[in-house]
Amino acid sequence: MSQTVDRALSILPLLAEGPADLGRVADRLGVHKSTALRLLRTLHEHGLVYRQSDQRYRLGARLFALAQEAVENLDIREIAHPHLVRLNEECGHTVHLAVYEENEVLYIDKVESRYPVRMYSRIGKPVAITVAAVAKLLLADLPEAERRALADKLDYPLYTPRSTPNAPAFLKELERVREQGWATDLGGHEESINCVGAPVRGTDGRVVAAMSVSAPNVVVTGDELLTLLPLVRRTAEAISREYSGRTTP
Amino acid sequence: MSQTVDRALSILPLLAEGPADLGRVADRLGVHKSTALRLLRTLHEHGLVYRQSDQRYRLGARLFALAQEAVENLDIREIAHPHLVRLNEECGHTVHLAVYEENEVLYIDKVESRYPVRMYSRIGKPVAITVAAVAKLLLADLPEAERRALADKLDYPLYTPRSTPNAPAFLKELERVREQGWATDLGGHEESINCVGAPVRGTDGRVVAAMSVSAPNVVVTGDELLTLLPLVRRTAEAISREYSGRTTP
DNA sequence: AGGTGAATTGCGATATCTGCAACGGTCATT
DNA sequence: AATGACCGTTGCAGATATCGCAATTCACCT
Repeated sequence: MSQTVDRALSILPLLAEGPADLGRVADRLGVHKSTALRLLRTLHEHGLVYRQSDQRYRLGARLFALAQEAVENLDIREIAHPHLVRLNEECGHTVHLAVYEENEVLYIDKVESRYPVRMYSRIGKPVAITVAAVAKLLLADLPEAERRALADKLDYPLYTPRSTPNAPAFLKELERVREQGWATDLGGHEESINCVGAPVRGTDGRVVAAMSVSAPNVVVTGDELLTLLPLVRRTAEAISREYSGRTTP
Repeated sequence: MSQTVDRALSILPLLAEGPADLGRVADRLGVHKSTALRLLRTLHEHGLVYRQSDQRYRLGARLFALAQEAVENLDIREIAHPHLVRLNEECGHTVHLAVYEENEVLYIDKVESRYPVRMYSRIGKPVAITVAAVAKLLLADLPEAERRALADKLDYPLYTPRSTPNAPAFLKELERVREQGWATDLGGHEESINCVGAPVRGTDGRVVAAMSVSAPNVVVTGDELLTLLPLVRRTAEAISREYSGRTTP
């Protein structure tokens, strides 16, 4: 592993906390100011950090552009998108698509609800991994050992009284999800919001992505939302079929 | 500038185009495969690149998370958001907020239209800089020399017959925007979409951000949209006032 | 099995990076 | 107005981390 690059990259999460000046960056990195300066310069040339008018550094614009381009080039996303739109047209609610990667689950696509009350979420935002329906679907498919290890490492924030409280409960829930082939989040993240989700599978049957439909209680009750389950599963299966007949995962 | 870091960072835009294997990365970088490998490894450890099951590399999850955190930490965005929401509630159309940074203009916030017909755009996506109302507002405030230099460097794609055709026309338009203190895009980007925008200013009067309201012809005509101008300007001024009484830009 | 293609590892030469110390600019203080 | 403190910046020489090579391992296909 390259030391220089390692140091340079360590600057990014540091700046994600908020703008910092040269001295602060050097201190946090444990290197001389001149060293930090050169690293920051290089990051700057690539547009990854931006120098604001007060000379402090913060994360730069190209970072967004990169993330943007990357997310648009994911083949699952490309294939799934029209299906998500159609589902949204049929049920009217917010539709999400998410993938698992290196201990994180993140939304890679979203079709907004047609109802005025909307759920807060954003593409690229890490998902509330212990409660979201899509997270359960993706984690349920991990190899036993990895699943267990991950469950132990996670925090279990009590967003609501219905949030998954701890690792054993989470593992049990994952087991259930694994067997039934679909998942829900009934007020586990936000008190008044429910979700139903289903997995997208690749050729080999492994789960490559997960999708869900979300709606607030004021629009439909949890039970009503569950009636959409067959539709959600059919959509997920349609995406799976199309994805399996295509490019390498 | 650091060579190693420079090379490592050059990998990112390369992967943004799509997944690539080690050999391809090494070739594009013009270095030996072993070198490319070590760089990729380092990027991997920081979560910036991900290794998919076919061993090819693509951009990783942490990149999205970083971009996400970065955008949420912009103070202008935080201050402006409630104002944008209120404006959206009053007029129903899509509202955008954008900033200028290093030769790019990009959306940093968006409140979606309440009408079923929506405009395509996404937070983090670079704006069509030669035609968008927000871009005109931001560039019009640059120092003369910089504005001129930038105008020369830009491409002027003809999205529609009403797109800004070349640098002189653009500079003239910027001059006008500068004087009148607001800007429009009437079908310059997409034939059927119009926008009206106004600048957000900091304490010193410099433009720090720009906002706009966009709507397709099928919902309101360009003239009707113009009647919203006073409301848009009032909103921009309200944001400016609140922003001026705050943290350093 | 054999063979191709790719990724990976160990190693020595050397280009690259590091930390120091001195410089220059800016802002606040007296 | 002058002084001083602070921060960012630059040039340099020594230290060392990096580079490319060549050999090895691995996986896949014929």
